[in-house]
Amino acid sequence: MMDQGLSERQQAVLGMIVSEYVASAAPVGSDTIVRKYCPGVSAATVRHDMVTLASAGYVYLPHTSAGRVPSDEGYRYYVRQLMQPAELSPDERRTIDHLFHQIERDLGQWTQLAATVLAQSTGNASIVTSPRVRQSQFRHLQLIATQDCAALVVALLGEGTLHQQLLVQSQPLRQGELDGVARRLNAELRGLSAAEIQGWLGTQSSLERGVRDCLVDLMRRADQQALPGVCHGGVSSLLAQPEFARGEKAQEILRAFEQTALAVELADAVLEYPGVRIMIGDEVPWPILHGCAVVGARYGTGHSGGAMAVIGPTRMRYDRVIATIQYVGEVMTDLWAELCG
Amino acid sequence: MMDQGLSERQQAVLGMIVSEYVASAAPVGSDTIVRKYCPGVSAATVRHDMVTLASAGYVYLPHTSAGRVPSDEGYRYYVRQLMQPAELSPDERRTIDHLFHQIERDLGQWTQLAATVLAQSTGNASIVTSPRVRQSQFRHLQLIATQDCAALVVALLGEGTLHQQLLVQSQPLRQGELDGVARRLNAELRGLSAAEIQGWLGTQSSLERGVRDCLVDLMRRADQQALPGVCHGGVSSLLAQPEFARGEKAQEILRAFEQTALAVELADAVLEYPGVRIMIGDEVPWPILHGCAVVGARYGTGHSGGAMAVIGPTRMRYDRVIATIQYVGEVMTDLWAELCG
DNA sequence: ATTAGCACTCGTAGGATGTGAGTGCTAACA
DNA sequence: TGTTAGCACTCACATCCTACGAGTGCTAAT
Repeated sequence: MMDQGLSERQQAVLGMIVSEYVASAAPVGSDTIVRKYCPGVSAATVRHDMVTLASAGYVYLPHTSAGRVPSDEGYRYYVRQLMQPAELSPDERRTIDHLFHQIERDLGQWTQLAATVLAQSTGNASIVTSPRVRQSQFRHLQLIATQDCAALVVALLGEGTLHQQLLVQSQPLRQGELDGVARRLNAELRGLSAAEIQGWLGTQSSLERGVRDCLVDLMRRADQQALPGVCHGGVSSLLAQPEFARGEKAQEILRAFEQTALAVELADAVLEYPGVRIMIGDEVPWPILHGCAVVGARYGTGHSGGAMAVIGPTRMRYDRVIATIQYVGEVMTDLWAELCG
Repeated sequence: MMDQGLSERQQAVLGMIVSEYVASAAPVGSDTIVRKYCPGVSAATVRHDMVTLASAGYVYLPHTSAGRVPSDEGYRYYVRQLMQPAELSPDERRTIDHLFHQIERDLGQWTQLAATVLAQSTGNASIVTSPRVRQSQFRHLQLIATQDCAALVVALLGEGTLHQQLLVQSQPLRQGELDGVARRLNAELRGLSAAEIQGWLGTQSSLERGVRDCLVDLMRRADQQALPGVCHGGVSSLLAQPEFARGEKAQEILRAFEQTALAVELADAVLEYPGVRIMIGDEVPWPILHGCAVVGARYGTGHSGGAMAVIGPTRMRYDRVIATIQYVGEVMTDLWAELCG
């Protein structure tokens, strides 16, 4: 693990090993490198550099007579030092823009679309959570009499989401009366949080109190929504990767995707963190995903946002994945700002 | 293919072959049957019956020296004639009831939950579409001024779903004015369909016309929603089945699940049909799913409903699957009726 | 109609073999 | 000191072979 700097060529060789292994999934040997990338040196020289890289822990031999494979540490070095940032082609960006703008301005669809786009564009699996809001603000309320003693409370919250809840009272409710209450509460409570509304004492009638409590309840639910909407996509691409070809591993991962727990924890991990977060191999805190890499990012504005992640084998096109997740993040953030505004 | 009735014992043998093969996934031989189910006859006798069954097309030999495997036709015979209907245990029913009643009365969550329940309870994959409504009826409308010239149109439709759309006008909009329009339209248009609203001529102001068009647009979208919400679950269970252990087939199927096209077509196929529909092997109209069986049912009331399906290898526990899908269907239908009422 | 006996088939598992890719080492060379 | 050529060595993998045994179909006896 001595790491007193790699020579220029050693870095280059590491880069080649990573690129080649990412592309072929097969251990890469010394002469593959001179043949394909021919830096004008002999195979023996490359081999020399390889043992240096190996003793520094960046590559290893899966078995005696095979080529070298990048280790987790090697991928990290590559991502930090060697990789040059990529950009999506204008075409790809146009496609993504187009996809996002043609769907209804509906949050559920965004997250699904984002998951699909991330998955298809990177060839890996993806998870996207819909934004989690810490303290949503009340924006507008509507009361609709449905049966004699019941009314539907429909509330529009700060982040543009609609929520509904049934209010049941002991006396019959008239629509006119409900309209009055709604008008009054809309005027009084706009912009307040659930806690503030709960403490609001300007209530008079028992009906108003009922509606208020109902509203608080509804907002609480919206706030602490333990499992935010989660969409995933592209798990089939994972199965296409040779490292998952044998069933059991793939099955475990798929099962993990089908529980929402993974996505929730992942959202926690990603949301804390500004920028793109990259976890490689044993850095990934879920044992099921050992041997995988996770590239995560958040989208949304300061106080509310959601998480996105691309999950694949450590052998992934990090440059493309990062570029894609960044771009999708920008698009989502813009749309989100637009919706909240 | 001569089918002049099977003797009692031949039927029994077929039943045993199916049961045993469903449980073990391995071809079942004559002595396995006498050993496990010992109907007091010798292996040779069973073998005799087996050739009869084979020449009738109900079972076949995967290769010379293996046991018998039920053919598609054999499964069909089993399902139609031999299988006795199963019931879910009270415990299981209680669990399902509980799960459905504890979630928010939110359609999106129902479909997801139904998919999960079907998958876990049968150990197969499942698809559930949210209900498709042919002609939704307008129920209530709300207008919220968001910016100077823009307002949010929020509509509650007959089946209890909320939809929103942005209305942009050339003049500034005052909330008071909007309230007036909303009150008037709510009084006039309640219970009408999109087409009827479009033909409605009682409009006066250009604002009212704008809102009306916006509403029609919104309802149209809600109606012909080409891809209804689709949830699936339990694809990981499929991978656990030995017939999908080898990667490629599983990957194809998973990919099919990730497109929504499959679910939409499936909904079409199931919705036409009252009761539980069972498609086995080559009856399944999607080539990707050859070798699979699909058990589908609809839920919902007469004019609006959604589709559910369980998808697994032909080697599935038909009795359990049918019982489960029926019960989940009942629960969903009740909830749906409650929500619409 | 049922059974016991038997020869036959063929998929599967285990073991031997050969091949080749790729290594590490050493010695020569710039 | 860094680079190169040469060479012996090592395994993973594919291929072939063999032995095994589960399960059949057939025939003759009950």
